[in-house]
Amino acid sequence: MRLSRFFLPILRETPKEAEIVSHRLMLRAGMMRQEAAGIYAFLPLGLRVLQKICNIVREEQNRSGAIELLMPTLQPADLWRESGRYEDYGKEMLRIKDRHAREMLYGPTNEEMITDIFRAYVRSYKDLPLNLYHIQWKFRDEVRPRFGLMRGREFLMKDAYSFDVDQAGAVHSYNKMFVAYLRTFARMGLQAIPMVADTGPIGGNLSHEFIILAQTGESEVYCHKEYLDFAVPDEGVNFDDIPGLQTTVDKWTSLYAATSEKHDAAAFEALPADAKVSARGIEVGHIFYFGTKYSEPMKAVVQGPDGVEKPVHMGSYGIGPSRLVAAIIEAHHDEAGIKWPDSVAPFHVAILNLKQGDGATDQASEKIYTALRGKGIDVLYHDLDERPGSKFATADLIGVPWQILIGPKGLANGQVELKKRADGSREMLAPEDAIARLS
RNA sequence: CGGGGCAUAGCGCAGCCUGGUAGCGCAUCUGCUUUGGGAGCAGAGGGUCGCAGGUUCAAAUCCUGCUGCCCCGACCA
Repeated sequence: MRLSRFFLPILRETPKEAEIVSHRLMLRAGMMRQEAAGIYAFLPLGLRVLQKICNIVREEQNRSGAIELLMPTLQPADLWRESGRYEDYGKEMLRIKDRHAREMLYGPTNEEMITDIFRAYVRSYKDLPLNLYHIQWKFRDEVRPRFGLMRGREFLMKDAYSFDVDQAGAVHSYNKMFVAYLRTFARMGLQAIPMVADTGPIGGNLSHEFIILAQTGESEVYCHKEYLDFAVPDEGVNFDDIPGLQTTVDKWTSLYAATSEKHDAAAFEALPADAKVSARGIEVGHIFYFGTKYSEPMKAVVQGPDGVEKPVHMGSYGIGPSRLVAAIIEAHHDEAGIKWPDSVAPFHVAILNLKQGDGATDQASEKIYTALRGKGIDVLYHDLDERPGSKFATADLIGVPWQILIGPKGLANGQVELKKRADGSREMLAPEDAIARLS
C-alpha cells in the first residue's frame, strides 16, 4: 500500500478526551474515531488490526472444533422473555421498537438466540457435541463507557456456545475453549492468565476470566508468579484427547489466580513472598459453563441412547476482539508509539523513502516495494514528500514491526537500513538481503 | 446513577473575571529553499464561539434551561 493512496489521518497532538495510552495512540495513529460515547468507527489502519485479531481468533476456534455462523445484531424481545432475562438485564440492554411496534433489542449476547437455533434442528445425542460461534457486534449500554475501546458500549465479540449431552461432555467442551484461548492470546503476543471468575448475570458455576497484566488494567488481580512462565500448548494439541486437555487445564488452574471479586486474601498471603504478583489486569476473555440454565426453560433437549429427552448442557465463551486491539497496545508500546507484534500488525513492513523525489531513493524504494509485494508481504510505502524526521515519527507511531529506511547516505554504499520497531535495533544491508530477511 | 470538569478553526489552547474588530501554535493550501529524527521563509484559506431563550444600544464574555463529551466512584465482555 502506498501511503499516498491510503487513508491514515495521523494526529500530531493528543485529543484531550484520551486518558489511557491505548486510547491516545489509537486516535493519534488514525486507527479509530469516536462517534458517540463508547461508540467508535474503525478507520483503515485500525480495521486491519481488528481483522488480524479476528482471524487468529477464528483459526483457533476452528482448530478446537468450533463452527462459525453469524447471528444478527437485532433480536426479538420474545426470545429473551423465554429465558427470563428480558426483565433481568435492565437498562444495559438497548431496547428498540420496529415500525410495527414489535419489541426488539440490540443483542448484548446471544445465548437465547443460539439456543433457539439449536432447538430448532438438533434432536439427537448423536449430533453432539456441538460448538457454534460467531464474531458480531454487541451493544451494552454501559452507564459510563470509558478508556476508548477498552470499555465501549458497542464492541465486537467472539462468542461461542457449546452443547453437550451431560456435564462431563460439557467440561470437555469447556476445556477445549480453555486451551484454544491460551493459544489465541499467546499468538497475539499476550500472556493471558486464566483466573477464577465471578459468573455474573449469565450464571453457572465453572468460569474463568482470561486476564492480561497491564498498568492501566481496570481491575486488581492476584496470581502466582509462575503463571508468567507457563508454556502454552502448541498447535499440534489434540482437542479430542480428553485426559490430555484436562491435564493442561489442571496445570493452568493449579496455582493461585483470582480477580479482586474472587480474591482470597488468606490464600494469597500463604504464597511465598517472591511468588506473589499483585497487579492491574485487563479481561480479554471469559468462559462459562452454565449447565441447563437456558436449555431447560427454552426446551433445548436431545434424546439420549435410552430414548429419554434431556436438556443439553451448555457453556458460553467470549473474547473481545475490539478490546484486544487496545489491550495489545497497552502491552506493546513505548514513548514513540505502538509496537505491534507481527501477528496482528496492520502492515509487516514500512518503506521510508527518506528523500522523496530523488532519483536514486525513489528507484530503490519502488524496487523494494514491488519485490516485497510480489512475495505477498503487507508493506506500507511511505511515499509522501515529507522530511525524514516526520516519516520516522509516523512509522514509529503506527508501530509497523519493520522499517526499511532508504536514503542517499546508505544508497551511496549500495545499502538500506533495516530497523526493528520492537527494540529499535538497526542494520545496514544490501536491498536484496533486506528483502530476503523479511520474506 | 452520585460527585467534579469541559464545550471557541481539523487538533491543542488563549480570550470570558471587567460586554464593543475572534486570536495563538500545529495541521491545510500556494511559492521558493530544504531533505537521516515531527524543516525555514513568504503568502493564503478556514470559526452561525455546543443549542435555545433572556438581559443589553451591543453577548464568545452576564443570566436561565437544555444537549454533548471527559474524569472519579458504584456497575460490567
